[in-house]
Amino acid sequence: MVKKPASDPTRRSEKSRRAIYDAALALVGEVGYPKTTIEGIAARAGVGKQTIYRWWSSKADVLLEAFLDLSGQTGGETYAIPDTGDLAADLKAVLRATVDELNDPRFERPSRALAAEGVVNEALGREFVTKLLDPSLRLYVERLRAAQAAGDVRPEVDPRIALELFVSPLAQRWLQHTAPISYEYTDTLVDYALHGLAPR
Amino acid sequence: MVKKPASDPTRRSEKSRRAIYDAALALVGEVGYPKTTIEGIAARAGVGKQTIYRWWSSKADVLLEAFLDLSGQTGGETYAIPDTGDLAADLKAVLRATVDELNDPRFERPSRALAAEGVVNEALGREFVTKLLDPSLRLYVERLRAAQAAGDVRPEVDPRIALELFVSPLAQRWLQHTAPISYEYTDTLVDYALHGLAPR
Amino acid sequence: MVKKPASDPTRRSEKSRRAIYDAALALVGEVGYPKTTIEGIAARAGVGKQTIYRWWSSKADVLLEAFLDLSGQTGGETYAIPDTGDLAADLKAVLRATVDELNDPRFERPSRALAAEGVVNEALGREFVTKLLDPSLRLYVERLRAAQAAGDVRPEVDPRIALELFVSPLAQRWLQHTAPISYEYTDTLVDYALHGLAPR
Amino acid sequence: MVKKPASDPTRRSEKSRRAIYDAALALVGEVGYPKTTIEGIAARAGVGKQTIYRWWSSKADVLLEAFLDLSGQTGGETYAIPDTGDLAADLKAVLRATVDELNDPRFERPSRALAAEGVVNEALGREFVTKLLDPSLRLYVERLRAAQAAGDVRPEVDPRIALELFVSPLAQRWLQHTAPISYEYTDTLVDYALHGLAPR
DNA sequence: GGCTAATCGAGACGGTACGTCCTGTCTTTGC
DNA sequence: GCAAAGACAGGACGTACCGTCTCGATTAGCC
Repeated sequence: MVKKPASDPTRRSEKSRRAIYDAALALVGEVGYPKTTIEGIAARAGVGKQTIYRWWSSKADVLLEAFLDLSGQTGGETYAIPDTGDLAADLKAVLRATVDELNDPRFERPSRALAAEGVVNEALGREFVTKLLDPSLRLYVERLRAAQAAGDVRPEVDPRIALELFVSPLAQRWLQHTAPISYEYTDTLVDYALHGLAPR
Repeated sequence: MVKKPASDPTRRSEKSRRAIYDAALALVGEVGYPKTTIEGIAARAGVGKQTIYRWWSSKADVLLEAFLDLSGQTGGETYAIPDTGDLAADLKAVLRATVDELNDPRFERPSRALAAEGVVNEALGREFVTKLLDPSLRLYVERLRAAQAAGDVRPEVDPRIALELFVSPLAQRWLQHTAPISYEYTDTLVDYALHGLAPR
Repeated sequence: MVKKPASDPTRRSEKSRRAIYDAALALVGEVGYPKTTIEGIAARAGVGKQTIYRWWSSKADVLLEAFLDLSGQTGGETYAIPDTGDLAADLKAVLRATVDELNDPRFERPSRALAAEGVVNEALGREFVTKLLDPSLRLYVERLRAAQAAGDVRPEVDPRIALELFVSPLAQRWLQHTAPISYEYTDTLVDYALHGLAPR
Repeated sequence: MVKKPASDPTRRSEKSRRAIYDAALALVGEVGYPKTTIEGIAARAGVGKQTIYRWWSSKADVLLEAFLDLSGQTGGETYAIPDTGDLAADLKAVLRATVDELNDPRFERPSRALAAEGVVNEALGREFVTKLLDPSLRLYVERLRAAQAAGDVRPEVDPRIALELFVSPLAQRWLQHTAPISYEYTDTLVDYALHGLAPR
């Protein structure tokens, strides 16, 4: 998130920032990302355009921070994945929650907007990954490590790659509309990933 | 690919269509998708703007058809995945080829542009999936079915889901810049997917 | 009215010509001259654009001919100014009729459109004058010559100029909206013109 | 001159206004009114199109103000008609000057353009008359009143109408290209107007 | 009465300009 | 002494017409 270096951040108006976040998220939700304009955000926030240009470098940048802020308040602490001892059950539970979140219209439009921008704009994409995606994935890494310690996952498996076996399919179906997502589907993913496709 | 229903397609100028495809792909490659404009495509193609608006409904639509056309000539027939009897080896070979293709700059910019647009524009996304993604994925389905017949994959596994275990992680890494992609990585994916994470 | 030289006029469709005249006059009356387009005329007349371009060289040209045609059927023969022996009365009567005509909405829009085009487009202006204005003015010349023969107008007066003393003021008021026109006004013009401004 | 009501005129850029006036007059002079476009004016003036649309409602409006501005600087004060005691001589002198002005190519194109627009666009026509024509005509009214006081014009004559006897014919010949204009012609007009057509 | 050539309706084409919207910068003004 | 308000140069949008150019399908009128 390329910050404009000038401008003294201590003088910054907190009220304006909040208004801008709210306006940005509301507009993306209402009219979609491409029709959301900086002028529109400024007008809706009751703010001068310059106030936006002073602190952010692009529309995507505003939206990313707004979304970060939103996640900060809501999902907030990104608590850990439960560890009941049953790895499959734990993963299935978390993925089911993810399915619900992905279908929540409150998050869908801004999430898609940011994801799409990140596909094409590598800098923003990396920011998105670092700030939002990686912290969530790290939880899976931790749970998988615990499973390795418990002997439920082969020790030589790399957890960072392993988690992609069930997370990425879900992500891709949602992102690219390749197929519908359901609890049944994510349950299946977990089973396949844990036990593999080849006969035992 | 929402067709403008009016306009008689038999009167259409083939020369203009080709010029528009070429211009669109060239511009996306040179300046990126957001800076590619319909005016720019028209100017570069030596065509009136109306000729674009007459046959396509949006910039994304032009690019999708241009890309489809390109795939049609190039990759063309979308031949099958080899079947040497060694499933893991076959899959690894194909995924390595995919890694190369994803890194080919000739395809990268337009592919990303279309994928990004598809994330946010469901209609175009579905078109993209139907016309470009599904045909490729079907090849994996076929290979996996052959493997089931040969006893290399458990019979109750759904091949359409199974293929996602190794395809989606690669797709997500590329799309979202979550991590670099390499032959080693895709080889690992195939191994994990075939044998699972749990100890045997 | 520069005719396109090619094209055999004997093969010409009379029906199309009529339809084009009607459409042109109707459109100018309804939406005004600037918003009347050749495409609009063609569409309204149920005619291909080329049929207009084949026979006329411009929108103004179409309208001029349409108007000529209209005048031909209506006012038609351009009969002479009456000669009751009372010059002043005869002129007043004709000018009063002219006032009525200028206020007739059926003629006003196309007349203004043509006059305006003629101001700026000398070729069309001359055509307009030759075909429409001069024939009318010649009637005044004849009546004034008769008056000279009767001793009611000084013999050395040039009738072509003399008529302008009462005709041009009316024309200018109408054309340029400089002031309203009325019977009283034209009567006054005739009186002033015949007897002059200086005391006798 | 329909003003766009919004927009605060105190913030207006004087430099842009001048550049727009200059560009508009130059273009009308060079390529004629119909081929003068708002885009062309903006480009030549080094100005965004919006800056024109913000302050004027049409091409005619721009040109009218530009012309008004030009008249303001040039003819400026519109001094009075001389009063040498010889009414005929004074009028002839002024009309000869008018003939020269009407033939000055510097004024001709924009004047015709405005006059033509005024024929067809009543609002603009009235603006044109009020701002440009009436002030000039008022000078004739004053001179004629002085002549009435001196006993050179009959007291019951309405000067506003009287002046049209020699001004309107000249105007019409120029506007409608009905006949050439010359010193001899305007001299004749004055003689006819002052002494009438009827024998004394 | 059939042939053939021009005219017809239709409308795609390369273009130009429209009037609107937004960008990112710069300036003014009111709180 | 900021920050809202918004004017500015620039440029793309999507639309409307321009005048030219094919297309078949009539429709003449000369053989």
